[in-house]
Amino acid sequence: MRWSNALIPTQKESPTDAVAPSHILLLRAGMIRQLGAGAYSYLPLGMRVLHKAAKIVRDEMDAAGALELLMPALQPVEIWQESGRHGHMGGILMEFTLGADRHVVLGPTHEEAVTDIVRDLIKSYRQLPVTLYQIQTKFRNEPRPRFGILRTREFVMKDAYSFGANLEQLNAAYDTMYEAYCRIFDRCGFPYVAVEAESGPIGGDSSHEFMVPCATGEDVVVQCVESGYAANRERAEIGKIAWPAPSVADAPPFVAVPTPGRKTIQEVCKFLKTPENQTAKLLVFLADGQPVAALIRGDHEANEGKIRRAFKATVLEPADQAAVEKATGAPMGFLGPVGIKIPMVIDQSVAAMPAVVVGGNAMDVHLTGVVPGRDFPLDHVGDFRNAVEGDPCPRSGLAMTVGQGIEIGHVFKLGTKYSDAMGATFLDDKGLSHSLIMGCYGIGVNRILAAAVEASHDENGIIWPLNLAPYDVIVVPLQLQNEAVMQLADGLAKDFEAAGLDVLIDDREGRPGVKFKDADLIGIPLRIVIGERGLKEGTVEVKWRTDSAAHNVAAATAGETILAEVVAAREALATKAAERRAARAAARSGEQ
RNA sequence: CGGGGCGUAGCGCAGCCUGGUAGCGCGCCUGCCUUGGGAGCAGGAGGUCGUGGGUUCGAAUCCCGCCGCCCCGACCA
Repeated sequence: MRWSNALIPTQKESPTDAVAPSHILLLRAGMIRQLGAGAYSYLPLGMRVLHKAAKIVRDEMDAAGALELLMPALQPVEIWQESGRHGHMGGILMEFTLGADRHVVLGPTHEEAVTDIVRDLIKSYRQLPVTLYQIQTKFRNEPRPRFGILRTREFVMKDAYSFGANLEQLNAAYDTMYEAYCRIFDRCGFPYVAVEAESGPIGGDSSHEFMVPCATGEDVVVQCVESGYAANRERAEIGKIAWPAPSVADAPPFVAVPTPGRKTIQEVCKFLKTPENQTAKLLVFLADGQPVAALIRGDHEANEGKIRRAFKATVLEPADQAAVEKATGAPMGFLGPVGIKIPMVIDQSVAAMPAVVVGGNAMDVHLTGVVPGRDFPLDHVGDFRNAVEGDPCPRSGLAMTVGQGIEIGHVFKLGTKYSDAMGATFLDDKGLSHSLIMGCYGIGVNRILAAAVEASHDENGIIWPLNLAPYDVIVVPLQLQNEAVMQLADGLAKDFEAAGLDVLIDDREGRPGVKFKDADLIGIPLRIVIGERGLKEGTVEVKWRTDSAAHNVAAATAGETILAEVVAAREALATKAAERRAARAAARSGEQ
């Protein structure tokens, strides 16, 4: 491809709107263009990357035995009513009416559509297990699209759905998809980590998210380097924190102090000149409608999932002011554990404090010097908060780290939620009817682009991984009017293309600096510069985007020399991927 | 949905306070010149100043409404 025909509108300056590195660089490199909030066009260069990402995904899905199909984005609302999800999608469902009364939705995901197919077409255990997948555009009315293509209202997703006759088949499909995801992200060259995520109805380790660590990521990942434990903060467990028996003997009794108008932890701490980690907050929730409380250290965040499970509730929601006062008799902002009547769980970090500042359960009063175990009972102590940096790992007990990440994939054991709701059943070998057991597996294909740029760029631009780059090599002739230069450039380009490489020739008029800057910006892995100066010495210049310096090779044999370098680079990638596969296999057999 | 910010040429911005011919840089077109890290000179094209109303002899500028976009937060089956 010649640059002069390629529509690559690079820009020197970035729009002020863009904040995230991936957003800035994809715009500046002429790969994407915004049409509206959360709606982006993929320009030819960006489209090539999207295709490469999709091809890797498709290759590995096919290799894993999944069958590709294509389902419509436009769906009748009835299947959503049937599954029970209509009205429970938190406003992300895009719905409208066609004509007078045909009510339709744009699919945010396809459990309903695929279950509708399978309930009619799969009736026998002989047809199982089966995994179906598609690469297709999803629509979600995100309340706040952001960071360029990282979170959009319309995006390309690979979604796969497995159907099995029993748990063994589900687990096998899950493991197969998990391994396929690892291979996909290895091929993308990502420094990803698979983390435990909020689990579904089956429990256990039935859900994993694949994260690429980066500061722009919207998810928080908790990890232990020693044990390999990694989890989404929503899910991450915290190891045991010991708490001593209360030293009733030498501790003075607690004191009620006036704290007029100080409701938040920050206000109280500032007023009493107390650090936040010496206070505790009592949070009141409705667990399936019943008021319950959780006592969390002032500087910590409650984890609603952990609290919900502690009360064995299906739904846990924060109580509003009226419900709080009705349940505790105390005003919001001055709640505390002393004398509280409703069921209460206590985070282990609070139990471990010798004395604590808490609300006084009366207007404008807080209590100081409250001793856990003496002034309120430590009956239900446990792990009820989000992990923070340095918390002990649940496996090794060593300090864990906390970092941000971009979620690029998610594997999930669904069970029979949709097959039950929509009547997707099969007959077993005894003629008995059962619900199909499902799993679902998603990859955000455009997020692969965003994650790649976030994880791999420098001050000059994008550094595409070899397998995602829109072109493998850019050939840069410096003097267009010099025949020897142009002949060599065209000849090399032909050689590379014949060897199966994607080649871009920068045939634009203009000074070398412009071409070098653009080549760096759009992030092509390999740059070949052909100029009069080098030709005099009989050399052309080779520079890898990942290297800081260029090197010269003999012009006469440049084609084969450079192709050998490409082959070596690809082999190095493949070797690395193979090592990772072997490490995973070893870890799996170690577990058994 | 709450808080904050911004809408003037493809991109980055000035002009607005104090109303009076719409400007600068980049990019684009023509020519000259230059050619190993975003050169230089000359000439040119391109804007209903987000939108609707109001005030005024006159509105990019002042007032009111609406729309759009970005950031923080809430939300994220």
